[in-house]
Amino acid sequence: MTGTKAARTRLRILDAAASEFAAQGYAGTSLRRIAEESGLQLGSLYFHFTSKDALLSEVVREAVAFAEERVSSALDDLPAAASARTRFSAAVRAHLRALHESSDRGAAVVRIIDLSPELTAVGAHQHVRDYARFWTGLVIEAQAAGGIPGQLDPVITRDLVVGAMHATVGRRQLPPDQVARLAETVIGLVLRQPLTNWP
Amino acid sequence: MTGTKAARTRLRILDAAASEFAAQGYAGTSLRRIAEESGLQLGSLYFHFTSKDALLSEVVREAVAFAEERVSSALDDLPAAASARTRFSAAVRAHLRALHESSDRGAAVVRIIDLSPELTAVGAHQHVRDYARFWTGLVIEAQAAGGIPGQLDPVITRDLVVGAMHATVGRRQLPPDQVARLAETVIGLVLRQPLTNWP
Amino acid sequence: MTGTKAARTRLRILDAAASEFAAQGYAGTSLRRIAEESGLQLGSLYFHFTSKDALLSEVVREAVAFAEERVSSALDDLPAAASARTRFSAAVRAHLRALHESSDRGAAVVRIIDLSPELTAVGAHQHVRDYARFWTGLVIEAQAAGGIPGQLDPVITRDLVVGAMHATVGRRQLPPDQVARLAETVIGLVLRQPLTNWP
Amino acid sequence: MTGTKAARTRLRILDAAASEFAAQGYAGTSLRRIAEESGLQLGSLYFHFTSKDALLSEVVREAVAFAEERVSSALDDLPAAASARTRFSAAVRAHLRALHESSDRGAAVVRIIDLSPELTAVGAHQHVRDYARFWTGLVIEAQAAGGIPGQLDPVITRDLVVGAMHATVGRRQLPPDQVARLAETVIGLVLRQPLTNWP
DNA sequence: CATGAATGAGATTTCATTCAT
DNA sequence: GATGAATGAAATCTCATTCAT
Repeated sequence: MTGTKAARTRLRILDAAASEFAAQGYAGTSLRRIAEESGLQLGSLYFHFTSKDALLSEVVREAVAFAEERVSSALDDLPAAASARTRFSAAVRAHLRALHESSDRGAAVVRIIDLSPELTAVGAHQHVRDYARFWTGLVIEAQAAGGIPGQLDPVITRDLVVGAMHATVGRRQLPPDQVARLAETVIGLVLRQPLTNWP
Repeated sequence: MTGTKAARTRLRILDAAASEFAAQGYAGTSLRRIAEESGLQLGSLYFHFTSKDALLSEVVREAVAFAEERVSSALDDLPAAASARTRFSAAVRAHLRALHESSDRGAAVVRIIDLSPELTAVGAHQHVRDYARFWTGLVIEAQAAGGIPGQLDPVITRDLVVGAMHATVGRRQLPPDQVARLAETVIGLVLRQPLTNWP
Repeated sequence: MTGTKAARTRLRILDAAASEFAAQGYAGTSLRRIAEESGLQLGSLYFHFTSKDALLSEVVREAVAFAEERVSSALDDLPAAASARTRFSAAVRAHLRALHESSDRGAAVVRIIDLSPELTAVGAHQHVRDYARFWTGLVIEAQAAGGIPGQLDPVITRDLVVGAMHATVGRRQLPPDQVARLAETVIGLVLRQPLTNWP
Repeated sequence: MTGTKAARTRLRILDAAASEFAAQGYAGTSLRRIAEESGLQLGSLYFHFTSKDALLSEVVREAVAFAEERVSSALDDLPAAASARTRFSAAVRAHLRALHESSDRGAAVVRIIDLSPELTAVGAHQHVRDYARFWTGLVIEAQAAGGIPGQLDPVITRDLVVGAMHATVGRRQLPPDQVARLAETVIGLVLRQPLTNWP
C-alpha cells in the first residue's frame, strides 16, 4: 500500500473533491457529498483538511501539478533536436490528455479556475500562473519558428489557445480517440500543420 | 418611461442577476444579493420570477439574444459582396464586444453556460444551441473561402474558436481598446489575416 | 341573478374557502389558492373580507347555519305528533346529508371546528355552541322516550353521537346512497331501532 | 440512562412534535417551535429526522403503536373466558385512556389522522389501517354475542365507534375520572350494558 | 370592484464548522 | 483517525397583508 492509512484516506477525499468541484463548481459542492463519496462521516474531513477552501486549494494545486508533470514529461521524451512545432504539438496533446483523463483531476482545474473568486482568496492562483507562464514560452518558441504569426501578442495568444483547450472539457468524459481528434484540430488550427494520426 | 413599472423592475432584477450569476456562478449567487442590488426585498423577487431557475433561464435567454442580435446586425451592416473572411472577422468583433460590454449581460452567458447542470434542467440550452449552430455556419463559410483549413471538423473548430473567445471574459470588465486587441488576435490566429486597426 | 356583483363574488370566495379549509385545514389553506379558485387576484379578496380569520369565521358561520337550517326544516316537515325517535332519526339523516352534500359547505365545519385554535380567537364558536345545544335537546327527548339509555349524561352522549357523525366526513365525497346507509347505521346503533330504507 | 444521547434527544423531539402536531395540526406546526420545546436549535432537528414529513410519520407510527399496545395488553389481562362484551368494554377503556394520557402521544394520532393529506404521502396510513382492522374484529365479536345489533355493517359501525371516541380528544387534557366517565358512556351507548364504576 | 406591486415575517432545508469522545 | 451530535448562519420559497391606482 502507498503510505499510511491517513495518506490513503486523504487521496480518496481529494479524488471525491476534484470530482465534485469539477461537476458542481465551488459553491455548488457540499462537503457532505464529498464525505459520502469518500466513505467518511462529514466531521472526519476536518481531520485531513482545515476547511473547504483548503481542500479547494489542494485540489487545484494537485491538478495543476498533474497537468504540468504530464506536459513536461511529454516534452522530455522528445529528441533534443525536436522543432518548436513538434514541441508545441506534443504539449497540446499532453495537456488535453491530462484534462480529459480519469478521475476528474484535470477537469477540476479548468472548470474552477475561471469561475471562483474563492481561488484568489485561497492563494491557489500562484500554481496556475506558473503553469501559464510555461505556456507563454511555448507560444513564443512557436512564433520564432514561424508556426504562429509573429505579430500576435504572445500572452493574449496563449490565453486564447489555452482557453480553447479548456473549453473542450465538459461534464461527460471523452473517449481517448476523441481527445486525440481535439488535439489534432487545435494543432491544425493554431500551427496550420498538416494533421497527423488522422483517420 | 419605458414600459410599465413592473417591466422596469424586471429589468433591474435581470441586470443584477446577470451580474451576480456572471461573478459567482449559479450556486454561488444568492437571491438576497440580487434583491439588494435591485432595491427590492427578497420576497418581492417572486412577484417577477417564479424561482431562481426561472431567473437564470431568463438571464441566459436574454444574454444569448443580445449577443446574437449584435452579431447579426454587424453582418447585416456589411456590403452584400463582403468576403467570408470579412464576415467572420466582423462576427468575432461583434461577439467579443457583446461579451465584454453592457453590465455583465454578455458575460453571464459565458461563465454560466459551461458550469451549470442547472441550465439543462431549466431548458435554456436551446437558445444556446441555436446560436452555436449559427457559428458553425460562419466556420464552414470561412473554410470554403480558404480562411480556415478545410480538413478540420467544423463543429470542433467552432467550439475551439468560441471557447477561446469566451475564455477572455474575466471578472473585471475590459476597456474597449483591449477588447479590440483581443478581437484582432483571434482573427489573426484563426484566419491568419493581416491585422487591422492595430496601434 | 342573485344580488349584486359583489355578492356573487363573495359567494364564489366562500365556496372556494370552504373547500380549501375542509381539505387542508386552516393553517394549510393559502389565500392565494382561494383567490385562484375564485377567479380573482390575491389582493382582491381583501375587498370582501378583512382577513383570513374573518373569512374562516364566515365560512363556519354559514356552514353551521346551513346544517342547522337543513335539520330544522327536516323536523318541521314531520307531523306534529311525530315521536322522539322519529325526530331524532330525521335529524341524523338531515345532518349527515348536509355534511356530505355538495361544495364542501358542510364538510368545512366539521374538519375545522375541532382542529383550530383559530376558531376561538375568531369568535366563531358561538354558532357552533348554539347548534350543539340544539342536539342536546334531541338527545334528552330521545332519552325521555326510551330510545337512549336514561342514565347516560346527555352532553357526553351528544358529543359522542355528533362526533361519530363527523368522523364519517372524509376527503372524498360520498354518493347519496352511502350517506343514507351511514345514517341508518347511526340510528340503528344509537336508537336500536329496526333499520328503515335498507336494501 | 436510557439509550444513547441521540436516543434521548430523539425522544424529546418526538414528544414535542406530538404535542405540536396534536395542538396545531400538520400545517400549523412549525419546526422552530418543536426545536425550542426540545431545547435544540432548529438545524439540529435534521440530525435526527430528515424532514418534517419523516417526523410526522414517526409520531404517528409511535402513537398508533402506543394505543395498540395498551389495548392489546388490556385484553391479555382478561381471563381467557371473558365475554365479548367484557373484551369490547376493556378495549374501549384502554383506548380512551391511551388517547387522553401521556403527553399528547395519543392525541397526536387522532387529530392528525383525519386532516392530513400528508399522512398518505408519508406512508403512515398502514399502521393506522392495521389498528382499524383490529377494531373491526372487536365489533364483529360483540355482534356475535348480541352486544351490538347484528344487522349493522361492522366496518361502518367500527368507524362510528372509533370516531366517537376520537371526538372526545380536545385541546386540553382530561383528568382520569372524566376519561373513565367517557368510557362508560361509550360502553353504555354502544353495548347498552349497565354502567360500572359509576359515581 | 379589482388589480398590480411590494413588503416583512416566517416556513423548511442545507451548509460549513466545531468539539467532545 | 474517525465519529456523533450539535450549532448558527444562510439558502430558497411562501404567506398574509397593504395600498396606490
